[in-house]
Amino acid sequence: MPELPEVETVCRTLREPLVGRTISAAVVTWPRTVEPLDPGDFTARVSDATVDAIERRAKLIVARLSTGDTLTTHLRMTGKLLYTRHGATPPEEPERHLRIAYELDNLDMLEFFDARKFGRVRLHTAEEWDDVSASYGPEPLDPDFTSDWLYQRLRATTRQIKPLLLDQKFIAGIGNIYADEALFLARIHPLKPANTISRRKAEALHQAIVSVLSQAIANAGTTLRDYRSGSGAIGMNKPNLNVYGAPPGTPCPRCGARLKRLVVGQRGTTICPRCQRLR
DNA sequence: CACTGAGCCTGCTAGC
DNA sequence: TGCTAGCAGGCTCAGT
Repeated sequence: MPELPEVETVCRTLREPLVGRTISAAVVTWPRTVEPLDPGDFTARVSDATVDAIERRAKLIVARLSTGDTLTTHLRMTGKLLYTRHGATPPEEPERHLRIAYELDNLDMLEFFDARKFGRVRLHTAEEWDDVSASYGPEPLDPDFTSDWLYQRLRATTRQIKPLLLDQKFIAGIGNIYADEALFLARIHPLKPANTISRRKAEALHQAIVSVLSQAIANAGTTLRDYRSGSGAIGMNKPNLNVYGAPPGTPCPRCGARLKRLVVGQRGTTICPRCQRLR
């Protein structure tokens, strides 16, 4: 599941080949991918647009277009945005998973594959994009995400800490993998009400979030099964995971107790019951 | 406000 | 071996 580090890696791998290129044509093969636009409108609005910049906001791959529109791609679970040079071997993806194909002015291709069809590609006007961007919480790797900010915000809500970390309006870019990893490192139980977390623990959580995300970016993301960068490469961060995806009963890498699996906010969650106490 | 559940989807796998 | 039921999960929306 692509989260902040994976999306950041996709942006970094797409930036060099894509910036400065003009989209000469686009084909939408699964209309819901571009909702609420219909495929004809989408195609018309991206055709002949030049990519001025590639940025990341939360889990969105953001392409600034010369038309003033902002093109965003959300990979959700199984989306892949793959760049292929003209004449190079095409991606090893089943053709039936192709949802959008963009042809560029140099005949290179940018293709959006998505097995489960959850991914979304949208076009926003400048004003719309400002609103969308403002609806997200702070970027955890930006300087305005401080431990003091986190502590003050935790104090203001009774919500359980894990669903709170997954709330993109609270903090942008964290998903199931890095929420579990950060809570494990900070030794916080995922069900703990936010307003009962001490200043000390909030500092630990802040540090854990930053280090877990930075490390994953340094390793080009975590590939469990589907994730690929813009060039089709897998991520190398999986060996750094402490708890996510570990079968119940696996020894805790820190204390040796048996890891436990629970469901929090309808999501699979792995914790060490000894390191992460509710009280 | 906090939380729950349904819906969107299909590939994979556990269990028969 | 072959089949099927159920799980996985980010996000949105409706309901309690």
